Amino acid sequence: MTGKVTIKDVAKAAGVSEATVSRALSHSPRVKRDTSQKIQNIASNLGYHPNDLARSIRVQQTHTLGLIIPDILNAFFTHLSRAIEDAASRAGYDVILVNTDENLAKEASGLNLLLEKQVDGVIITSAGGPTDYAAILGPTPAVFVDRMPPTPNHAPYDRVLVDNVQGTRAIVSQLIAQGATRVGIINSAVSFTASERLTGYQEALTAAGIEPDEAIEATARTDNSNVQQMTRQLLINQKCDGLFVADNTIMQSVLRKLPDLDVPHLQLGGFDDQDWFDFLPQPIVTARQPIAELGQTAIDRLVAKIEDPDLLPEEIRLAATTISR
Amino acid sequence: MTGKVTIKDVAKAAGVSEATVSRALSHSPRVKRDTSQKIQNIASNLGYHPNDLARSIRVQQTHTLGLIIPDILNAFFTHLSRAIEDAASRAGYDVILVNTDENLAKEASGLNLLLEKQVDGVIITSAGGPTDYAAILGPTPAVFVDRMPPTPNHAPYDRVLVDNVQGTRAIVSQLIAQGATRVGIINSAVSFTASERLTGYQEALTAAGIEPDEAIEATARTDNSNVQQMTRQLLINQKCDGLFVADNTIMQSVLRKLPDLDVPHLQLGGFDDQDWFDFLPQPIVTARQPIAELGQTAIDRLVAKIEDPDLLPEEIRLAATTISR
DNA sequence: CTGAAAGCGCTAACAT
DNA sequence: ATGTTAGCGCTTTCAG
Repeated sequence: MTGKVTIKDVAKAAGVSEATVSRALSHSPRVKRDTSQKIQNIASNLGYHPNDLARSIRVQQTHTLGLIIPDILNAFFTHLSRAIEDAASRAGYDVILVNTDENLAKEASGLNLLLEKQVDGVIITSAGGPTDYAAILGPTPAVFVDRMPPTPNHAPYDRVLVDNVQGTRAIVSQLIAQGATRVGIINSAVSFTASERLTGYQEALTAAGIEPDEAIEATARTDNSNVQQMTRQLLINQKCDGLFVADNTIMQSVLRKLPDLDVPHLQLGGFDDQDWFDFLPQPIVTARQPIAELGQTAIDRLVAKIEDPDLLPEEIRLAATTISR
Repeated sequence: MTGKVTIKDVAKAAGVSEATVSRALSHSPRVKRDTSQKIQNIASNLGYHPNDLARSIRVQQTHTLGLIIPDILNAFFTHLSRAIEDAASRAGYDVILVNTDENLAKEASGLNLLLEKQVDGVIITSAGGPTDYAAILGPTPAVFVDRMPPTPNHAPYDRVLVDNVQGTRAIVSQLIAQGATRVGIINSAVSFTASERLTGYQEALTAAGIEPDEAIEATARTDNSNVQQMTRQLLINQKCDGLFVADNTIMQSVLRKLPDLDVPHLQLGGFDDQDWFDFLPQPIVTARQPIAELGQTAIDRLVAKIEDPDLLPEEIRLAATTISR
């Protein structure tokens, strides 16, 4: 913050008042064309950059949004962030990103950071804890994307979510159609995601006349440290010939374990798609999430809410697409 | 920016002056313990969030850094961003990220955006154009990471770079050691990267007593739209039995083409490593970049420069590690 | 068409 | 230990 040259310097150099400089720089029609032109030049020559902080504090708007995600290194969130930034940019907003690593304390402190930076609104991928968002956020608009906290904490906010039940049901049904008779699941540590995807999984089994079996319903730790062992447990000990994996980070651990296991006829499926799945030697069925729409919709809702605080919250579900390889 | 409750509200509610509230909230020892305690409580109950904009404008420091990268979707930059954010966070700085898509205009406007937000310093992955950074940046400290613009534009700034020549030389030498006799290259569209990696490539050939051949030196377009065709050109028409690929985005296109080409004995190598290369059916030799160190070093230098503007710029080279699979 | 002056929320002298 | 005051850089009435 050493951008020494201020509007005052420009005003002095141009022999006009600060007010006129401000008007000229915002292309107000209320200033003569030559004056305006002259001021633009001088400002440019002086290397003047308007101080957006001062401006924001004056107009009570930052045109900046906050985005809270677990981890930009998770490919799903990499894409989601980019989609959100692009959509925000189109709407005239910048975005500040915070990684929480699924850590509730980091999520809360990240939220506070964003509020202190006076963001006009926040997009949250909730870590799913008991956080009282309304208490922290106060009047700041927010929308939950991809996940939401348990009732009643999400009630006042828009939610833009994927249809996890439908997506999972489609994949598991496909695995069964391809011949799997005993399909295990390695579920997510994230409770919202886990419960919806478990429902979809069980629905698919039931629809196929298969009784769900708790012995083959496993849950990954947040750091996935138990996934490889679970993979062995399900595929070898429990003799599953099909496996549904709840997200791409878990999938990566599973793929790492598979070569040790000698299960050439495994029917493998999972939520989240990745480009490089194209290069895998084994077939795989995935649910591709509508990431661009997720981002665009979240921004649309948030901007609408910023412009009209009385807008009533909605829950929007977008469908995932099944991809077979 | 609707965080209505200000320091004035807290002061009023607590029956003290704004100054006292300010002191209490910054844990100044110059305020009585009970008063301080009381103020903290009231502030918390009121849902008060200090306005960081007002604070920054007053103290002339934002504790925020800008980061300019081509594209967060490129896995190398995903990791670099996270490394930089983590290092910045440890040093007490937030970071605002801007994607340029290798577009010079976006880079310039992104820089201006960051300067208007009064960042204390900037980390830049240069698109490599003729941008006059000194003219835009003024007195704001900056460091170039991963790439730098041509002389003399980079001179006043620190540069934290990978040793591209060494890294490339090591890979190409390894391909030759593994039996390749005619190694082609598909180079990057980024001129800085391209010229250094070409040098390393040619050095490895020469060291092995092989004459470089321009007919097998190709360059990808920024969007990689010509890579698949070049892959065929080099591997089929030019009968290369080895191929060096300058970055991970190009590699992805090459991998997509390989199955069409029936070249089972190809010796394949490339810059940038990816976790999922573990799952590829064919062997591959890569240079793993020291991303965490790159980020940490860049932050260290930038923070040092912020604290001491007179610090002389340095160019730092970090070695890449060769990984054979 | 332009200027003077007030004030956004905060901190840092300078009082007391 | 606390209060008063000025001012960071900007926009925006209100005057002229």
